[in-house]
Amino acid sequence: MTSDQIPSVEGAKPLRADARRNRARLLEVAEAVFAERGTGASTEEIAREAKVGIATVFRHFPTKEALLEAVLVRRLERLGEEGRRLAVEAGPADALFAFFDLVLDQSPVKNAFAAALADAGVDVRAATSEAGRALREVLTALLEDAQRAGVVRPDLELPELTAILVGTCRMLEHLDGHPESAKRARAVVRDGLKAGAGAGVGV
Amino acid sequence: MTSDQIPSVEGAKPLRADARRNRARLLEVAEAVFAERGTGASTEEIAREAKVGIATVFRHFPTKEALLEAVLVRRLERLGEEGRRLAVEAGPADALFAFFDLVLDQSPVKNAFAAALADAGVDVRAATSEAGRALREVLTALLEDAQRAGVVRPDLELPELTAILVGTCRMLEHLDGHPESAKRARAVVRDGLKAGAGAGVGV
DNA sequence: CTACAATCGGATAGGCGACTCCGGTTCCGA
DNA sequence: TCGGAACCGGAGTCGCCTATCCGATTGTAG
Repeated sequence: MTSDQIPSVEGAKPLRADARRNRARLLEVAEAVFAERGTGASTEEIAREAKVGIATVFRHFPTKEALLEAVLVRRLERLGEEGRRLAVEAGPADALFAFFDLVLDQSPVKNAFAAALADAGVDVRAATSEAGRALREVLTALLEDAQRAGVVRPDLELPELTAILVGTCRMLEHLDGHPESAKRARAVVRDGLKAGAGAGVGV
Repeated sequence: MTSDQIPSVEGAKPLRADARRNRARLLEVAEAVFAERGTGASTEEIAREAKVGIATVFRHFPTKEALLEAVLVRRLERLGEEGRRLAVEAGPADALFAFFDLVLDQSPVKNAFAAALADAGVDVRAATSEAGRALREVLTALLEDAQRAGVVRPDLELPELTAILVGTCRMLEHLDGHPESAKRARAVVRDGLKAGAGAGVGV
């Protein structure tokens, strides 16, 4: 009552050294475990894999849902960074497709997170608004560049682009172990993105 | 004993009238509930909705997994029938796309079943082999007809076709409530299926 | 109609996973 | 070095869900 010095604005936590290390490792391990065993993996499994007690997990993340959320946000943030990097390194005509390939390569996983959160009743868009907004901005920039370069159908907008990304992830998940089929499936999507409804085809 | 006209080859069950009705209603209700609440819906929920005791559910389907399987098989069977019908009614050049639209329209649901079964460790291909084989045959026929008609890229094969179907379901799930975006997403996939890698574009 | 037998359905076990309690340990300031 | 406080960890609790048992009910044959 007397001393209520709670610096809990949101980031002001002078977390102790070991606590900080454990938190980092938890995120790391959770990402790996969720990727391998699926999002249904138990909290105990993660704790064991991270070599901490189960209480430590719940101390850092009050619910399992919060842990999933944190992992997802981290992944989205990293994707945003990679997207910005690609926007500079690759040309406007290639950056979008390069980003697409990048996402498809490293995330048969991210998909499952979004699905699990949605099942849990979480509004994914709200939960990941910070990282999500940044990622959306990057995607919008990549899309507009590609459209100006004339390599993507001009009527395409952001919502369907993200949906196509997610859906294509699922496609490739389904084709795990069939690389030739996966290659052709990617080609289908890529060509669909290129071919305009009546617009000229780039290739 | 006199009239033992059992039509079933392997499941010789002269099921009683009420039992048969309950079984049918259970399948019906289970399909609806799984569609609405997701495949995580509890067995009790289904029993209540179907107005039967929980024991009745487990009497007809020894595990929850078996129930999911039965519902999925039913759906696949119906899809197979519709596919055969379309193959006759629509021309070879349109049947595949018509079937695609049909599946996409009525199954933001089927997807979840397959995912749930996969999570449960069930080999979906084995579990649904009967209905699955029939459906695969239909799809193959539709695909070959369309390729002969020259409206689908000739390098496309069955595995990626099914994967594209599943992935596109997911896309549209993600675009629920955005009909314009959904329309464009469908157009992207359709154009991708048409445009060959170097082959002439139909439209 | 009567009796038999199969089915029904609520109550009940058994297990699994998310989430807290309390003693022991580790970090940080004086 | 030493004291205190924050953190750690495993045992334990609670609730949910799948799956089973037995009395009540209902369909079917003669």
